[in-house]
Amino acid sequence: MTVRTRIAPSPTGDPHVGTAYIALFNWCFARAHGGQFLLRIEDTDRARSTPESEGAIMDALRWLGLQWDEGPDVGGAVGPYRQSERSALYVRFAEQLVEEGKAFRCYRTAQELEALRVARRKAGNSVALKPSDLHLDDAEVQRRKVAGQPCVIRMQVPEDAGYCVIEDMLRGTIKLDWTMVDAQILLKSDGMPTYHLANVVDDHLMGISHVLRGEEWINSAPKHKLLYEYLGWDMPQLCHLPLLRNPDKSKLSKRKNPTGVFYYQRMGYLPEALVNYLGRMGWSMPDEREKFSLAEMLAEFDIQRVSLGGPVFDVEKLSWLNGLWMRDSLEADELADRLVDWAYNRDNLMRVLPHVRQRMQTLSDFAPLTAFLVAGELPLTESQFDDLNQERDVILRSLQFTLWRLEAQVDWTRDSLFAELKHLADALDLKLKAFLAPLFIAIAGSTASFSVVDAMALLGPDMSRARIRRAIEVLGGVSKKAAKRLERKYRTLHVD
RNA sequence: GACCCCAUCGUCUAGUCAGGUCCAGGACGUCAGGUUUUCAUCCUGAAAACAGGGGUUCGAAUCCCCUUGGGGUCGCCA
Repeated sequence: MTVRTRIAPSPTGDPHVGTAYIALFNWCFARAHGGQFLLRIEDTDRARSTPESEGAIMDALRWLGLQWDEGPDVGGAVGPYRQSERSALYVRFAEQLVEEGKAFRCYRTAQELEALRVARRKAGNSVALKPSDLHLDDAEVQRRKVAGQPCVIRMQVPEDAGYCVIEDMLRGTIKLDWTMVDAQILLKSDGMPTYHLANVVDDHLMGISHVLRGEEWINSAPKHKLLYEYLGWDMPQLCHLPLLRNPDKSKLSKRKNPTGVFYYQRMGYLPEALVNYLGRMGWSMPDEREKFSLAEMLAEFDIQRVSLGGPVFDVEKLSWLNGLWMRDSLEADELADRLVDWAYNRDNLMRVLPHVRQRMQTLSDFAPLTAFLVAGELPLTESQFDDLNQERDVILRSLQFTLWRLEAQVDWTRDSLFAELKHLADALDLKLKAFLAPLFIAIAGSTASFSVVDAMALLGPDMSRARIRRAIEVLGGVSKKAAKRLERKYRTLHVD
């Protein structure tokens, strides 16, 4: 049997290091067994998927050296590799399941579903909605159908207690309770499939032999197993990898940490070092060496060497490793090339120049004016904020509100950033200048700089957020209690 | 809360599947020294862990059970 694995990211935002992590193991597993590694774009969430994000994900994986054998850009025998282009397929299988009585149409409204869940929660334990919970009598179904109400297709699931047995390559036998499994939506009312249907259909049609994915999927494995049975297909081998963690051990999230691959690129990490570091998360070389290339990892790869404790993403160790790569594995001329590629290239200069031209009298003014753009962490001190003549609480509030607002920001352009910040300043009844002052220091290290929204646009979301977080820290941070108070106030502003 | 996963130094881990060679080894970080005109690099050293309790066994970090702790899932997101 040919080993075929895939990475199936959803193009809804910045490429995530977790995606790169899972991709790395899929890449290694496929290559180590002489198989293929595919890229499939799961863009079935029409509200959130963007072509920019898709492009960024491909750039990020390629940057790390995780090239795929088949994918939307390189093609392949079992394409298309973008789920939005395969919708007819999912509809067909969903209809087939309905005809065979293995799925059913559901006209329940969002409000009804919510009420049902509340009722179930109140009554007992599991909130999984079963086919019988969702049932409407024929007359009501007819009425809703005629009224043109939207409907979804849901899968039939066992209603009685009992266990579903899943075999995991690393964890062995896992028994999951059928009572926890709900009548999963397979086809959304917009005609697009959910992950569960699309993933089963595509994995089968694309000949995927092994599914290496995050631990977060364990609980939905019974649905997938059932779907394979319904469709009469063999299920691929499952392997659930541990989740990358924040220092507080929770699942790695952008709310607490920079999670974007490009943040690390911007911070000046080498792709060799980042992929090396990811390879050390939950995995080790037989001789325990810390520094290894992708090729070396591949040569020694054995999925059984994955350890299951969720590894904390430790930037300090990544930095040390990156230093090793820069010192030991790059000649001076290679390093020079890296620096040029990284920041000191013509495109980048052209991007930055419009913002600083007017402020320059000599060429030498350029470096100090723009140093903050290529810096990693700014050397901030508390006293820099003293000159603002604002109460510390006011400064912290401005920064915290800005951070919260920016965590929700999707459209990262100067104009929309400006609009959001202006809106916040107005809501707080602060002059824009006063509101922005602390942000200038957080982002550029000084109030004497070019437009802070332009700077944020150039720095990107992760870096901007990281700097604001850092400034809040330098100012002594926001206590849990204070955060609660601020959050209450923030909500009254209605800025989201 | 229910269900599932997990559990070795602060962090990443080796050792666990095939129990003894482990009063637990390496790495990051920390601390103390040394090399270097400073800093960094580099070198040497130190502190630092088998979550707890029961079993099984001549013998348990390793196998079993319970407890505790952490995490995940419970969406017309993936």
